[in-house]
Amino acid sequence: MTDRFADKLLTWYDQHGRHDLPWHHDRNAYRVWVSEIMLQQTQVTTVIPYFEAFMARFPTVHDLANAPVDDVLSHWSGLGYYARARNLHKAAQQVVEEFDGEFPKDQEQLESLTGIGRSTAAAIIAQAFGKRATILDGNVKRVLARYHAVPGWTGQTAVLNRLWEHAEEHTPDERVRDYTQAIMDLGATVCTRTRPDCETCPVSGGCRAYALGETTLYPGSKPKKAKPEKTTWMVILEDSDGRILLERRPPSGIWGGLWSLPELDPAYGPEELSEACEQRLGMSCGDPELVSGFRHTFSHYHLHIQPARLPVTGSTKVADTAQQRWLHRDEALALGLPAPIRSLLTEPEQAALL
DNA sequence: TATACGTGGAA
DNA sequence: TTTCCAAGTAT
Repeated sequence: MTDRFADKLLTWYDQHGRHDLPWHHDRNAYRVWVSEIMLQQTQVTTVIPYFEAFMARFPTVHDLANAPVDDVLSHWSGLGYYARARNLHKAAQQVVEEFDGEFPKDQEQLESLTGIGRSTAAAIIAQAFGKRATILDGNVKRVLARYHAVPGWTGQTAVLNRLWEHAEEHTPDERVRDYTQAIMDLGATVCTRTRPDCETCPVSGGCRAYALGETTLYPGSKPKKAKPEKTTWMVILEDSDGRILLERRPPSGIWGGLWSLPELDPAYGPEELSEACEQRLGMSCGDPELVSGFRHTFSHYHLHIQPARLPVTGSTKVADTAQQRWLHRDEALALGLPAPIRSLLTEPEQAALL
């Protein structure tokens, strides 16, 4: 049941939509799926180079399922939300084992795959299979909150439910693939967060927020909370050959499963770092040299990263393990490192005064 | 239901 | 400089 909203949007899309994104080529469920996961909370321009490199390395779901998880994480390095990469790898194995390598076309079965929720499942159904399904991502939320003047923050269940209802109402039976792309394109290029271009908008005629002259009131803003401040030590343990120690982070939590510098409890004073490192390594370490630290802001807290360099005086006889590796810097950078740690190892560390 | 989870661009 | 938030999901 195609309503006026969808018709106007589709007409606009034919002329002004984005028809040439990388995942629009050689379209199949695997490529659509990977693009949808990468695009979660991540802008198109950020995703494009990652998508190209990922597809070159993992052309099919079988390549992904058979790859070491470290390869997947290294291709995700810098993209953020690393649980997406771990889930993607796991879901690829689910597709191979439970669905014989073919993506299911059923919404419920798609949602049974790790990392695929309601909206992503619908996006795959519409984009890859051309079947009717309703998405509700950040773009659609903003467009519909304005079009129907739905008050409140979209994080509230009641608001979200209303938006899902509106999204379902507008979803057409024909051209669903184009429609889903169209409404996202409208949100990304016309009905933008700030300064929406309502003069260009194909559906401004029916837009309640536009009629009220209050487009920027919708959707309601998120209640703000102060971000906690946290502090941590990151130690650069370097042996006489210029190799540094990398450790794999725990599988869950921030930067889960990524390689990074060893982290020490901020309760240690600078003079206790050597002994703490010796305990962890079983090797003798020299005096720490503090390096200029920096504050890194995450979604919900600030982290003061205080690096310290310590020479390892004995020979580093520790064999490479699943959790620890001694590598030269260029080798370390080939691992899946968190972005701030990557910069720390790339830019020459400056000694800080103590 | 609320919170955890990254990064870079925009304002 | 700081805040906001972008093709959300898992817990």
